[in-house]
Amino acid sequence: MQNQFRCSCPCTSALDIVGDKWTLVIIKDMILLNNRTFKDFSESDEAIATNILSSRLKMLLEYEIIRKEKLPDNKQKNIYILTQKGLNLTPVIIDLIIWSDGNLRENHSTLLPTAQLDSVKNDKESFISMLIENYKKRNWKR
Amino acid sequence: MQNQFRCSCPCTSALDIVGDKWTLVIIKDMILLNNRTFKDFSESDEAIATNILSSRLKMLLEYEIIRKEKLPDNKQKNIYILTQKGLNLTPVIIDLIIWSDGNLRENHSTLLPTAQLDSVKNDKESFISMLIENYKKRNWKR
DNA sequence: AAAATTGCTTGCATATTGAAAGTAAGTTTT
DNA sequence: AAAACTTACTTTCAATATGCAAGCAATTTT
Repeated sequence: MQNQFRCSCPCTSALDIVGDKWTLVIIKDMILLNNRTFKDFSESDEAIATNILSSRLKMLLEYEIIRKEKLPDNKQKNIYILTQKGLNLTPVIIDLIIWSDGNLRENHSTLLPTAQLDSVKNDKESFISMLIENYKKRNWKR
Repeated sequence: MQNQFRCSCPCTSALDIVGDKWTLVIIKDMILLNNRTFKDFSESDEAIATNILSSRLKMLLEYEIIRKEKLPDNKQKNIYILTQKGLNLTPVIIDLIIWSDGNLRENHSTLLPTAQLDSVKNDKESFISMLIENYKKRNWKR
């Protein structure tokens, strides 16, 4: 990783890491679809190329946004798990969904409706906490 | 604008538009620094190349995230103004700032502190509304 | 033991980005 | 009214990133 940051603005610096077409898609698929393995990602709707996927997973590991694990009973599969740092991106994902839902329908007629988005908007913070807690229950070992 | 969207997922579709290193930087500089002219953007900290800036402004105009105006007393300057659709991205910008502030300091030692971020976090919705209303007061003609 | 699966890497064509220079129209200065 | 300067771009070209397809080695399943 070479000179990573364009300037000292926090917003721009976040975009130096997650500002591309794929990084947040990968994280979204972890939070919302519980994707965990290389195969899970490479079979996703967005059809990410495996070389791009590979480079993004490496980058996310370097920034400790995800970590890489093995299950005790399988030496082949790698399991990618979001760290707290990665889970802290949940609000960004949710606000992107809300923005699309409310602003992109005229551009994208087949955009999927998001179930119960109104109730999510009414208490965004709790919804985000719930997503994070559920993710941890499913994926973090204690 | 060719085939614009990878799939029908709202999150991915938002990233098909704002998922790059520059688009949200431009919008951030409009909301937080009140950038309005081509020159304002090309002189920003991030030093965007003018060809990229030009292509992004065109794209944002096509999606009606911004509009282009003239001041009555100047035929040279173009003034770029966020529409409601563009202003609706404010939550995403704020989330990115909060994420950087809380999670990126170990990677980026000169990251700027954001004034009163604690109070922003305590009432994010009002802070966002305030930013949007202030922007409109400054830039929307009535 | 053979076949299939998983997690990648490699090669190559195409697209995007980035730096620098150029240009045309409008505005300011002299 | 000319000259100088400013603004808003476009163009050129090199460097980098993306995308597709194929390849491959280490498991795991049949």
